[in-house]
Amino acid sequence: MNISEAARHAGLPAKTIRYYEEIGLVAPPRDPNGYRAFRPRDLQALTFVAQARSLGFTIGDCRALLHLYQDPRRASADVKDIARSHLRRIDARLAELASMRDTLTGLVDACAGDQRPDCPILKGLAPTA
Amino acid sequence: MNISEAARHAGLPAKTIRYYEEIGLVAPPRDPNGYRAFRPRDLQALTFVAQARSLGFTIGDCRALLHLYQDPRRASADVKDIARSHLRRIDARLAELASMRDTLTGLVDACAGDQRPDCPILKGLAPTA
DNA sequence: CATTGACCTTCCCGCTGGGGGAAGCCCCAT
DNA sequence: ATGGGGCTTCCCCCAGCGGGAAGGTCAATG
Repeated sequence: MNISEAARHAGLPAKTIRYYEEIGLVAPPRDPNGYRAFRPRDLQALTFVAQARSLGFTIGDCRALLHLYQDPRRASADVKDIARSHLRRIDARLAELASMRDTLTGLVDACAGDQRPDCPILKGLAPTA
Repeated sequence: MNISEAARHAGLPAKTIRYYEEIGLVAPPRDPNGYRAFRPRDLQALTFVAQARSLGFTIGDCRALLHLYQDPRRASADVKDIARSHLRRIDARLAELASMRDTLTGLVDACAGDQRPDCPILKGLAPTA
């Protein structure tokens, strides 16, 4: 199977698949003409990584998860550890974004948004001192 | 005022300030010895940008906001437009992260996290087909 | 007066996760 | 044989800086 079909299958751009090969997430063999020949397990790995990426896992996490996925003697504890620490990162990011949203919402609501220069948003961003 | 003092004042690393100068957010004059000499208004601009960055505005947004900040004939509507579209990006990102968190939480809760290889997290990431 | 140590400068490479596009094969259909 | 698609490698580009090398400067000390 050629790269464009693999791309459709995994829901990833061909460029991304070449990148994943470059960083060693997948290693499809080559046809005599140099074309990548994706096997079922290559597709499986690509789809797995695509899913993990869509949940926000970093490439490093994806690599670790993929190794565990491909190791029948894995311990589910190792998987869970990765997922939980990713969850903590997500929660931290959520809190950060929620705080930004609250501050911004307050400023936006206070701003008239007309032709006058007076602006509570700019005042909120200006040095307090 | 030298860069390290300006950095303390604005709450930014010196590296970041040099970068901001490079991309034209601030333009401190130089002392005869080549050192940057930050004026009060340079500090004001740096602090302004630091605040905006801490609310998640991109550098592009910061540049636009800074221009408005420095223009006494601005219209607050222009400021509000930038802030509102940033707010939309934040809300979109929040929704995305919340969705990831929900999915991940479900998977993590279902995983025993022991020495056995059976793992609902990996199953959730595996190709459904 | 020389030296030390803390500044400052520029420069270049690195990170994440790819995207854009050029130059050049390859394969199939007409 | 020629056209149009696919495939390949290659290299540069993005945000938003961080690390660290190589070298100039400054103030205080011995």
